[in-house]
Amino acid sequence: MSKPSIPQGTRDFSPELMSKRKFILNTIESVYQSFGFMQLETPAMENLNTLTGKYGNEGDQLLFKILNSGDYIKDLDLNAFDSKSLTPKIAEKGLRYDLTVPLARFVAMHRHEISFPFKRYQIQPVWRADRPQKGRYREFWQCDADVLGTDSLLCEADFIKIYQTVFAKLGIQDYEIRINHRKLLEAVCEKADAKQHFKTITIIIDKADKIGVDGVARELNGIGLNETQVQTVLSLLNKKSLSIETIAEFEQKLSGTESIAKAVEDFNKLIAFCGADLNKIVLDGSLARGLDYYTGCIFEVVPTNVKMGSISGGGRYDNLTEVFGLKEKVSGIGISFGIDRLFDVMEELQLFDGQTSSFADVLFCPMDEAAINYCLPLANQCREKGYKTEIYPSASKLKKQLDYANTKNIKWAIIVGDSEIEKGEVSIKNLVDGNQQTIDIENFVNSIY
RNA sequence: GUGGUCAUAGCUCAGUUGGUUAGAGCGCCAGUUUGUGGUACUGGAGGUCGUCGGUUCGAUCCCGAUUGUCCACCCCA
Repeated sequence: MSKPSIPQGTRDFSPELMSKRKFILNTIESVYQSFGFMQLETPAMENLNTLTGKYGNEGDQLLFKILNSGDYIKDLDLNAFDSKSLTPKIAEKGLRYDLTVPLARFVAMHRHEISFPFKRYQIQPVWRADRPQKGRYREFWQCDADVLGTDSLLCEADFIKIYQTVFAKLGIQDYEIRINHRKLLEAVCEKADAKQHFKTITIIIDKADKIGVDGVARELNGIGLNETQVQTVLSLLNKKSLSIETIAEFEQKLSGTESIAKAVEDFNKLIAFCGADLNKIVLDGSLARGLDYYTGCIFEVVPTNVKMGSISGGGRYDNLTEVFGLKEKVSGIGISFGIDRLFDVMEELQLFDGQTSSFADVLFCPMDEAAINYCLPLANQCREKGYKTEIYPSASKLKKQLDYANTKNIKWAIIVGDSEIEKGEVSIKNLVDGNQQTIDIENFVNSIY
């Protein structure tokens, strides 16, 4: 028997880790709920034809595929296939790659039962056959929220408020909400007279953070843009805080282009909805986001004092359900938190240090077998009062039982032995300050706080 | 998919210029204290040095492969 192990890029979450993860998860979930989002869950596996072709070539290669059951090669002439054409014959299901495509599939399937606008959130793991590295796992959790069936800019404003609320609650202070507009990017390409290179250009400028302005210029040259064109693109890469003035500046620079009007209109509406609260919002001309289903505003959130990729991303898309054959146009907007990266960021910033996780509030410490029976109804009383309560399962030495309470960060130890049982009492010890008192069982629960 | 890094106790890591018995700290178990914890002291368990193969009289150490790790690129949360 070889040493036990888990697959590459996956992790176990110990109780200690889970209590921290739960804190993040619960925070995000409660904020989503406070904005009226409803929960959706979809299966871990989808039909492979639901998934393939939605993420581009790169994405398709990163899909985990599930082998068919039974004798899946019985009727196949293996020599007639190469590994690529064989795959669809022997694997018809795959693990989900994100939560957006399953959402689109769900909406397409249940369009008649859904009333729009449809606001759903979804917190589930996704899988990518990527090579793991810092902040990148093969199994990780996404926390998505999407609004479908409205193109109001109020949604964008809501999501910005959600970002601000979540990060405030988590204690993350140094971050930047980067925002851009697909139409602004289009206008830039139009201005530079390079519309036909739109997709390539977005991919290149998205790397600006990493390779710098010079690097971007070099790569733009590489795809055949001349110096004027490159300069036109570069002139729009700078980051500025989002404001009426910034927008006006862009409008002026890009006047005469087809796409700029829509971007300006959207930004101005968004600013109006956000009111004065434009804190931490940066208009970043270089933000592009690879996924090409985005059509309007796009977001990305990055921590500014930790070296880490984006911890959230999202944007507006015009017609997500189109590929599933839905005739009526369902536009929408969504964001996604990557809680694994959030976790890494918070761990690095030591934001969990303040919290001591306690796995129970009360531990009953029976000194002999008879005491266990005596404790049972008392423990249930504690639970009814809302305390996490357990009874040590054997009459071990007190030291051992108190040690156990310490490691689980339990505040109250309730010691029960012969003398307590005789008098109908319990001894309650506060493990934080060390005080101990013996009181009547009638109202002992009231002594716990 | 490409390039690099590393792999020794449960964890973090020493160490052996190739040689008899591979160490520390933390953690774990027990005792000092047979009903009073978090501190202290004492003792104990736990490793075929990732796996397979090669070189050698002899390999944890050198070489090769393999698996895993971490990091960077591509792409992305």
